[in-house]
Amino acid sequence: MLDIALIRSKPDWVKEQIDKLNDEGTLARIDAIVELDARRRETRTRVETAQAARNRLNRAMGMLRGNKKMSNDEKANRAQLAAVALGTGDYEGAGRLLEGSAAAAGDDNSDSKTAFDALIGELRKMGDAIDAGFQQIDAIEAELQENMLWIPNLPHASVPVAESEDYNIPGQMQGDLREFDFEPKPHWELGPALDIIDFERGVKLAGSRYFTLKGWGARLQRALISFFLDEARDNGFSEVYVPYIVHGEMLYGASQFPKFEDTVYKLADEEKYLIPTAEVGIANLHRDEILEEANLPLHYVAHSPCFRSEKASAGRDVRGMKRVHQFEKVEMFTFTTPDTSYDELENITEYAEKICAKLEIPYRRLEIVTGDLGFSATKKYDIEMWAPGCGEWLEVSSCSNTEDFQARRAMLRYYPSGTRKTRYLHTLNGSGLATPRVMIAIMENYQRSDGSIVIPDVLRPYLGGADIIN
RNA sequence: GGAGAGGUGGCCGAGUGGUUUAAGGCGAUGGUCUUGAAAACCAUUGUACGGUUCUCCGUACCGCAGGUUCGAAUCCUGUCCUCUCCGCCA
Repeated sequence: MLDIALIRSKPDWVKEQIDKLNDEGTLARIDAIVELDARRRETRTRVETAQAARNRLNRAMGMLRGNKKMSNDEKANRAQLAAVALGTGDYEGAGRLLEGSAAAAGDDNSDSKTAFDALIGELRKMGDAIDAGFQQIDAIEAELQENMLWIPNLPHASVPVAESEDYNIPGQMQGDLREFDFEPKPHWELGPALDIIDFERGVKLAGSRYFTLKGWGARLQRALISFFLDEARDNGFSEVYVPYIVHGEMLYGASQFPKFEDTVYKLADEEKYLIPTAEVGIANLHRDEILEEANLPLHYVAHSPCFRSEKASAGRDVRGMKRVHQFEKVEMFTFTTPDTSYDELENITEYAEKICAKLEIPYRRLEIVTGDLGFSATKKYDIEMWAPGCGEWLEVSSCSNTEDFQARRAMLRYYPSGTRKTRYLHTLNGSGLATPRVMIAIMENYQRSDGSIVIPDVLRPYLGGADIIN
């Protein structure tokens, strides 16, 4: 979520930034937000002032009733006069009468019950108006919040401005392309031939875009997960294990909701959801907490299955296991201070690249342009591996700085050293890495003419020393 | 799943519908004292939003959401969570 104060003070500048994102439809929300924000503050000031008067009068009436030093006649007289004052809108005068700081002139000998009934009647009228005011505020704030939740994060000044993913800027390829003396095959041929991927039985169990792994295929995936976690740990990330089913609020916190609500699987009997990434769990670990700057940054890593309905990608990448409903991923996540978050983005991206290098698969870094930034990132790099079988670059990692965008939603804060004034954290996430596409890249890069696959050196310790799958 | 008990500040823990503007304690921070430390004593002590603009003022928050009332931490309803016992289970 953006800072409402930023929108309030520089609405036109915010619109210019959003315009770079090629995100149609949200510009109009900025005008709505500015208007709602003004109305909200005006209404809140008015209603809260009335509420302050009401609180004072209620308290004063209670104290008057319980005052043992005052005669019943004087109490009744004061209540009666206060009721009259309230009828004319004189809260201050009524307050002083009830608190005893104003003399109760005259003595009309009112009956005690009648006097207090009149006073209570006036207070009730006041209360009704205030309740209506608070309802108005609730309605305005709900509408404001709804609009705010749909506004994407703004791009960092260093992000190249371009309208779509077609203009993302690829970096230099790292590593060497394999030279094949045969036509390299795609993984959807290699896998079934070696009987390590079984697409048909995945479909039988759960439908299209599901797959099963068998034998060395299943072991290879498990080896990758362990390798990724160990690498992250060596880079200073602490491993956590998070629930795969979470409350809806967590998805708002990680900024999946409301925009991507239909990409997430919901449980039938509960208001809970299957996570689309471990990021959801980690991002909310410190929800509603206030951390100390001395303990920052915090680096976490978690492995989890990821569940994605892929409704928006119908018809794309249907072949093989490049785009599936369930896959395994290791996710790195960093909580840090605003002044270090861009350094941390470079770090997390370099860690992801280091893993690619260790697997000895050609890869490159893609600098993401404004039109492809997505909803929550201010700056993003993708890491792609080359897959010679299907002849394309596969995104195996995506590393983003969201600055305080998630932090505002999930209330992730810290006390800067030496102060007690809270500030929002900056959060970063990066895959490290996602298994199906890495498996594709391994199979297609390490294949041999006889259809067997060489196991990358770094994975052999995780596979009992085996060096080949055949 | 069944029965019972309970959710109050960073922690513990009081709290008969109205001087509760949440007691008291612990912890933390600052100060006094001390060669230094401890002890003792004094002071301060949450979050969000709004107003003000460097200092205060106001509103809300006692798990969450409703309700009753002039007024709710306190009464009522629902709900979530925790604990104990039983059942089931890896």
